[in-house]
Amino acid sequence: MQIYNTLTRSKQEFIPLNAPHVGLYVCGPTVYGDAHLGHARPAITFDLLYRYLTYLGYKVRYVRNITDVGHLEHDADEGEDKIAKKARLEQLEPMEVVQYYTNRYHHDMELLNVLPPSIEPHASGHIIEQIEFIKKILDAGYAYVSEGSVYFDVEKYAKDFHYGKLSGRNIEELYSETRELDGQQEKRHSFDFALWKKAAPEHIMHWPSPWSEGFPGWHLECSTMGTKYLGEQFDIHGGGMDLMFPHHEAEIAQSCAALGHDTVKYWMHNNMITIAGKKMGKSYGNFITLEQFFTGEHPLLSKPFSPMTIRFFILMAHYRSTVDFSSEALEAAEKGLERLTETYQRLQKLKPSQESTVDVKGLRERCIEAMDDDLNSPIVISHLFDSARAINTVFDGKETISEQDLKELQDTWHLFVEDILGLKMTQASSAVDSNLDAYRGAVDMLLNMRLEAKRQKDWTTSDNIRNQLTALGFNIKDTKDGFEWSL
RNA sequence: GGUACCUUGCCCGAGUGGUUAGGGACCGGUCUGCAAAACCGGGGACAGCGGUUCGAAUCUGCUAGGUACCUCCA
Repeated sequence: MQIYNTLTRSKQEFIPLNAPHVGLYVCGPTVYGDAHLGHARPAITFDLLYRYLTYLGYKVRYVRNITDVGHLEHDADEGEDKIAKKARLEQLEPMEVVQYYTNRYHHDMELLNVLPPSIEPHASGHIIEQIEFIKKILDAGYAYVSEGSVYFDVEKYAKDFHYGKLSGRNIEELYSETRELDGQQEKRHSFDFALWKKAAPEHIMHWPSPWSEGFPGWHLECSTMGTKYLGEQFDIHGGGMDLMFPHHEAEIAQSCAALGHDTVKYWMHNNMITIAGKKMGKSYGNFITLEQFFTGEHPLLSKPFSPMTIRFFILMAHYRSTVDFSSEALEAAEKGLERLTETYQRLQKLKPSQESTVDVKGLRERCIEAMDDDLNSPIVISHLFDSARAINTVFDGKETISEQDLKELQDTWHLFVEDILGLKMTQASSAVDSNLDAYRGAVDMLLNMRLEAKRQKDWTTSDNIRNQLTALGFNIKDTKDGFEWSL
């Protein structure tokens, strides 16, 4: 399988360090607000990767962190911890805020059918490890203590290692790009970043350390937790493109400084979701939360969109391309998904014949080929649509399919649609199965009555049943020898 | 200002130096008591201007427009 590695800016053959084991680390959310569409992108992208690697037979340990400390608000290191700020505003315990948004994040992810990671470490739960990590960097001589805070010495590091190799930045540029230094006198250079930050008196979240009562720097948690759970060297590190610099660059620097070598073999970055051509993000305030999509409560949304529509919409574009959101584009995705879903259901009911008159061979191979090419989900989907045409033709009775071909098609569709793309094709939950059966039986009964009326050319009764069901929100479709319905 | 990237048909969105991506919308047809669905067919495209080439949307140069990162951000 080929993976695009940001480090080399090229596609590379994926070779695990310790096959069949694969270590995958992805930057998770900062839990101080509801997840928006932008958060769904990496979650779904790396869910796809996780699912595909698993399908390939790898034993994947997937670590996705929860950031609940250390992110500073405004003006670099002068600000207030984001979570603390939110807590102050809402009069809540910081950990209460963390728990609240973590729960909501999990709920959204579950709706999107994003599999939970193997380990979901919290930054706040790894303060000790982070302190130990800082000590290593200090011992190696790549950090300095100033006024109770510890800063990473980028200049020193850049003499011994390549600082900027991920983002393509070089230290000379950083010198010239020095911004307003407001209150950053503690640091030797503006581009030095905090490993440990002394807490201001009003700061609620803080922990004891050898240097001060304070909190860890933002970039540190990923270095610490990544190496803790996946080892000093692991296979893949993922995240949004906007994290490339400074976050991931700093992470590389910290790990190299502490351990003397790189930790990550493949860096993968998903592109942004845009809205009217502009990045959807917190800073622009132009984001739409996932819940708003699900309820349709947002001025830019024409209607509610199901989680699977959102998932499909994201999978219809390659993960390294920007994807421009619009209600219109979502509606198109919704219709496409509907078509796919209907075809999937028909495929389950198809009757095999002696031989196939349609060519359905090679679907699995083509889909695998697309996935092997840096997770090209749009191509997989296009193959499925091609296949859908053949399936529908058989369904219409215009062509036939052999039992063997049918089985292969059913298996392949199940594999790619449900297992790999992660598109849920049925909403039935087992808890209400008996209720559902009764209700389905009732609708079937009505439609069978309609069928009988049709047979007797009693169009009045027939149309009456259909119209009333339609008014209730049912979708009735006549087929060759019966009917189909959906809500 | 620095760095990187993008510009594909009405819309979304893939892709390769030479042959139809796919989806949505639209138009025509088949099927059907009607409707819906499905199937078949259709039109239209590679920002602009040069260069390399037998041939470029695909490589290269310039121009125009846009975006991202450089600060919290998925």
